[in-house]
Amino acid sequence: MTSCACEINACVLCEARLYPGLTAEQVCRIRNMLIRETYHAGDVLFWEADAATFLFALRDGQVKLIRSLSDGRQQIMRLSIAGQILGTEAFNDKTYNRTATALTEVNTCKIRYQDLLQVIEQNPAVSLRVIQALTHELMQAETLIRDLGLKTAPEKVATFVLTLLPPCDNQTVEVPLLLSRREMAEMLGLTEETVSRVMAEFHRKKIIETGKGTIRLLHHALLRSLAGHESSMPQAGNRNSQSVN
Amino acid sequence: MTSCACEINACVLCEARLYPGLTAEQVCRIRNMLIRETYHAGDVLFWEADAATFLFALRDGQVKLIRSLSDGRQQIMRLSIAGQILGTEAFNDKTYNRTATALTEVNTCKIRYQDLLQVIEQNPAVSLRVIQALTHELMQAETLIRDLGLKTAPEKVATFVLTLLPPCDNQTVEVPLLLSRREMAEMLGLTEETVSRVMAEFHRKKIIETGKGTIRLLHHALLRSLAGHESSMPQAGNRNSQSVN
DNA sequence: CGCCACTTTGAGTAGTGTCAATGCTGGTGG
DNA sequence: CCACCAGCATTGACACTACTCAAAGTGGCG
Repeated sequence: MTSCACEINACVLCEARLYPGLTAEQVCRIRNMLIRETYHAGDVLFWEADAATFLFALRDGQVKLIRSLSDGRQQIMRLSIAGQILGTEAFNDKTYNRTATALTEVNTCKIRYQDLLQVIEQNPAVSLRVIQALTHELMQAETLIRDLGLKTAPEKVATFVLTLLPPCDNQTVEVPLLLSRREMAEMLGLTEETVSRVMAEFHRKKIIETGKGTIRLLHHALLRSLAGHESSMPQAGNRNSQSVN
Repeated sequence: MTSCACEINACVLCEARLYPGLTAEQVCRIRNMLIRETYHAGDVLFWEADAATFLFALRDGQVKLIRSLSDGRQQIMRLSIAGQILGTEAFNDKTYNRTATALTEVNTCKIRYQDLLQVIEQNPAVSLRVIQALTHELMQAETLIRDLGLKTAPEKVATFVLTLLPPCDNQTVEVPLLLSRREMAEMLGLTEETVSRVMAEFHRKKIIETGKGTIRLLHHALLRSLAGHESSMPQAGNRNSQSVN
């Protein structure tokens, strides 16, 4: 039996071999479908509009996903981290809809779509994991939609800085910042000058300090309040979801 | 055998009974999990932050999905039409993340999450359909992200008007418009006044005419060019997606 | 008829974008 | 070693888009 291309739990695809319903033969077949690759910072995993043949699972590192307009304007869709899957668009389309660029050294497992369909056919646990990964991506995407549509420049920047923290963390002070001002702007629907000015303003107010490649958070609470309160449905309204049958 | 709650092909869930691998008994069990409901325009299918127990399949009609900030600002995530599924967020979370409101008379099939997990377990064809539906939602969401982040007010409005058309249609002249100016604004990250002004400007330029509840498109080509060109990756760049192994 | 929600239009302004100049840093090559 | 260069970040001056506030018009419905 050949060794599995991919060993860690963070890889969605690899969980195929953990599913109890599979025979040794099936496990072996799945292992052989996986292709492991390494990319350097700046390398492109796949290009928008290219033919989509592989689905990628990120094992390690960080990747940015962008879409662009023909005049060169480009928008960062999200930053992808270990455990997430990339290239899911090909479940419906024949081409990638985003360009995926490595921000750091990156390790991936990839699998051909047609192979993946086989795995899904045989292995409901894998499809559930894929469904959960997609749902998570979708929620992240919709959070960005809300922020792009509703928030002001300072709110957007504060929100972004907070996403650099592990969730529910009020301790951490210094976090790495992999994006340039331009990339932050491309993510937040702003210009690099505006991002720079807002960051300078936060610095003046002693909310953050900026080193090269890192940000120090000096005042979590204030930053959170600047980020704009996160929903929780204020409107009492008439909550009658009448169903007629 | 009880009759199926839901007959039309547009319902993702109902395709369960089309899957050839199921026994008559299994089909019967799945049928009994489905609950059919009707809502009137303005009714709420589910509220943001409520406990998520059901997944909905839209059989008929149109629904808007919104998320809000605690100060009342709200953003329309997307408009959902027949054949799409709603409430997918509960695959990961325990609560809905959006409020779903009927824009028209709406027919749905709904199913409990725990029941759906059983169906997926037994029926790979259903999970594939769910995966494709989620991927489609995600692509739609990312198109909105791009437009919110990159486009100007006139580009946004033009883009929105074009989405009212069936895809690749250069013929249709009159299309229904279910959204108010306020709702269009909530979808495009603008104010209702700005939307109104842009629409008036388009009218003056004889690109559209606005009746109540409908829009007449007088100049498809111009509208498309105003909408901003749709990607297609202009940058030649060095397309070396080096992989190191 | 009068009320209410929706839409349109105007005037003034705040917030971002644009353009341009400067400074900083790291890398390259003489 | 230093000079030079390219990319990134910062800052300023200015322009302009889109927002705010306000008023008036429109249409449906009790």
